Amino acid sequence: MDMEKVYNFKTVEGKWSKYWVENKTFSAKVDKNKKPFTIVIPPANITGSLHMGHALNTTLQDIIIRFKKLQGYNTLWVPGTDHGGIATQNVVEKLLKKEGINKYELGREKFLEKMWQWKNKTGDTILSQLKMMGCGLDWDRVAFTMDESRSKAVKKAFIELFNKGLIYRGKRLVNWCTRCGTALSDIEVEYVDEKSSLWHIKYPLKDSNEYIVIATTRPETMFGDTAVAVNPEDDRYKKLLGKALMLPLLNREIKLISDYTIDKSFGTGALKVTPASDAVDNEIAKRNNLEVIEIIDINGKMINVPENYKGLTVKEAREKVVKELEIKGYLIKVQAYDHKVGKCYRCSTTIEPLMSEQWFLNVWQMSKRAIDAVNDGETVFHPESWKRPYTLWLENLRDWCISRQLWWGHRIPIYYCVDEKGNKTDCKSIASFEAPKQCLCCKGSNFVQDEDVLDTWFSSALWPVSIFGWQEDEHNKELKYFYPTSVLATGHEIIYLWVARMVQFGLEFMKEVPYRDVFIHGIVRDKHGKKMSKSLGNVIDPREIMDNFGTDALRFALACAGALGRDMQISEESFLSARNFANKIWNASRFIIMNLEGIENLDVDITAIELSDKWILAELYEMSLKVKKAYESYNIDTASRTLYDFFWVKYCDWYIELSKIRMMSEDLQAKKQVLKILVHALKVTLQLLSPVMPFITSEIWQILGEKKIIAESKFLNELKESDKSNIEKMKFLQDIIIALRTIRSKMNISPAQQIEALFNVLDESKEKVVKENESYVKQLAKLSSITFTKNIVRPNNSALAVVSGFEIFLPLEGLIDIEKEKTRLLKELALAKQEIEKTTAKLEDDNFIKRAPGSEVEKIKTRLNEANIKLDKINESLRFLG
RNA sequence: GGGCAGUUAGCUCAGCUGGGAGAGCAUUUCCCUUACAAGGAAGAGGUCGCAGGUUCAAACCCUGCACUGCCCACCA
Repeated sequence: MDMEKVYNFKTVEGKWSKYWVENKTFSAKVDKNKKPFTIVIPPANITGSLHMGHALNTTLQDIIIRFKKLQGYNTLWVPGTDHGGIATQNVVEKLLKKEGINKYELGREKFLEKMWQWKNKTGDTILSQLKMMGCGLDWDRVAFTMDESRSKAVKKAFIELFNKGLIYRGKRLVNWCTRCGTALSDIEVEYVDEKSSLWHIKYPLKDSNEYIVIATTRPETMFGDTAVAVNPEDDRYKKLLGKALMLPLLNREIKLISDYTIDKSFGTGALKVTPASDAVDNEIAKRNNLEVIEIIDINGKMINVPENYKGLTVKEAREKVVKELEIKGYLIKVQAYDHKVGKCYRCSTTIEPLMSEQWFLNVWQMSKRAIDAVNDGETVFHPESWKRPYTLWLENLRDWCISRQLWWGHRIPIYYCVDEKGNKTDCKSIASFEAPKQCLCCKGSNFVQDEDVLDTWFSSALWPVSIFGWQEDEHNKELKYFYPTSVLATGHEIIYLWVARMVQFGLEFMKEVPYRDVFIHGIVRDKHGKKMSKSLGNVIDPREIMDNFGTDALRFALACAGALGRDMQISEESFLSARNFANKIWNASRFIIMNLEGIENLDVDITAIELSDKWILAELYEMSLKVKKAYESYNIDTASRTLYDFFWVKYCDWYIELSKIRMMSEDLQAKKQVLKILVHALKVTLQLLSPVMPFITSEIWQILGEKKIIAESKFLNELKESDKSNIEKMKFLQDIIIALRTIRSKMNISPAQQIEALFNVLDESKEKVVKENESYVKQLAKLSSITFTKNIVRPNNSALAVVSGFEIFLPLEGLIDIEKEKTRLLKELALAKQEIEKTTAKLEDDNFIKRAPGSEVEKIKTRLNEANIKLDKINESLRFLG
């Protein structure tokens, strides 16, 4: 099979992604003889197609899975998607709105039909994208957070928690999104800086001309005020405590109370207390037994207010109140003020704290256990720096509001007993998988199910257990074998929303953490450092990249992009160089495969004959150690970069070039020897690189396999250690070659032109290495001959290179530009002088001699020595040149 | 107000337990040398944010500061 000159990723990728799926390459079964290595995918929300963040996340997981598979683990990576509650419902609602359809007119049932249609479409898109990415997922295990089995898990968990008394219903102040029409948990609120005002308002004392001034950002909520609070230590107000104030506009009597949380220095030190519209106020109200007056309804409209305010939006009411207060002389001053305002994390609507009947989960005990698990090292964060934020968050966690007033989601499995007319009775509500047959209290048989659904993160939190059938059988084999999973890979934006909650639930239901490692990777940003988002229009679509540069290029670029846990900025250029790398791999392999033509077998052992062989084997060994270590510690970027450097620079630029000498020789045995090493190093590199670039490596591996002349290469641990000193020796030769090339380049000598060289030996110990490897120098520096001498007769019109142990002359009669050579030498001279100064200074420092390790001192001495020789030789040459 | 990251070449980023500043892209010169022009060779480009400290020796360790980003927080 002829290999194309340019790597054609399209045909190769299509072939392999199909092969892996059809061949069930990544299916896993319980196998007690093998160690499991398990990852559950963070299920993508079915809001649309996968973006660059998903591409990064899945690439990293796939790299880990494929690497562990190479190491012989029984690997399992479970795919799935998330129904994404509020987010997905919003997307579909918007879509329907475009068609002029309102969800309320449609009705719950019909609306859910639309949701499922959407789910089927986008769910498939996402899964097919994962397949295109080459992800080594077990496709027999695809799960969805709202499929039948996962629904059962949600019910089971809810019922258990309810029966333990951890889930309760209550009327509390919750974060309410008036647009989504639902309550949100505390972490689903994002705080955004907003320019606003601080209004200073007079609150008169009852039957007095005196007044207190309060400062507020929300004047419209004054209708719900039930007190004014001051700090008990505040001398300004001490004598007034307990007195009655008259609420402006309403003329309702409220008390002046004290509370320790009041900051004397803020505003006027007096806070209007609106228990139904502010979390702080609500706490104060609880402590002081204040009445709670609700003034804003779930649509964000004013209620329980004077007639002319009723039904106004919050914004309208604010303007009107301010105007009225001003007219009536209550407004003292308005101060420009910036503060943070809570916004819905899904639609950015301003959150209204409202009193509302909701379901809550008591998380106190679960949090404590989740903290302990991480402190005890049962679960380890990578990087470790995330441990603290995780712990702090759990320590201060309030009960989780788990009910949502949405339609798309897991309906809360609570049933209320109703009478014949359908009215709820006072009987106890029942948590149950199905509607109960009979009420335990009144023996009635009519029930209605709670209208609300659960927070989407409730089912996400169960993911690692629900995926292995905990809901069917808590002691099933799969759960026992695959749980706890090995690692969870995710971005840091969902540590609280998801990671912490999985740990809580895992410990609650399995008595064991859900994963051993948490690999927190960075977030993909655009080239200006902004988060990629549709609204900013700065998204790079992974599909476009795959189309233009190839999937391996996409994967490699992402793998290289950022050090562990750090955010990364991505631009098109990074994919370009990754594509070039793929092409380089392709062509290097092509070269080797071309040279295998006509060779029946490689019946030679991998024996390092020459220095270059010993060198590349030593480099290969060092590289494999480093790469392996990097993979294991989730330093995917280090692994990728190391492979890149080894392959491109060491393998291609040096070893392949050096191998050509033997490749072109008549000696078949020599050719076979070098080919064997070339193939061996290539195969090891391909193996190590295959987790990152599975397509191209599989393809080349297969082509090599078809040759049937090379036995399987050994992997990693079986690689033999090589003598590191060969790396030093090779470095020495490379320095000589580079020095000669530099001269050629400076003098503009055509590569076609062979020139001779005179090596004046200054240090006999170095002579042997060069003599033994003379052909390398000749080949790579394009020399026609090398003459070794000890008694130099300086040739006219020659260029000079001084390297460790040698003074090299290139006689360049007719080619040399004397002025250029002088300039070049002067520059070299300056460098040598600098080196002498630096090293001399060190060696003259007694402290350095006394305290630095001997090896270090020796190193400096050598450097000084060589710099001195260089200086002398350059000076001589300069004198000679005139 | 706390906490956590970051600040290294024009851009994007590496730099492990302190001992001669690196890569990719961009740029300059030369080369279509029979694996690869998506390539090869050579070069230019950095007071490693600032100021102190520890050390024989600091991009790296410590302290402070500045700037950027993120997270958390009941100053209305």
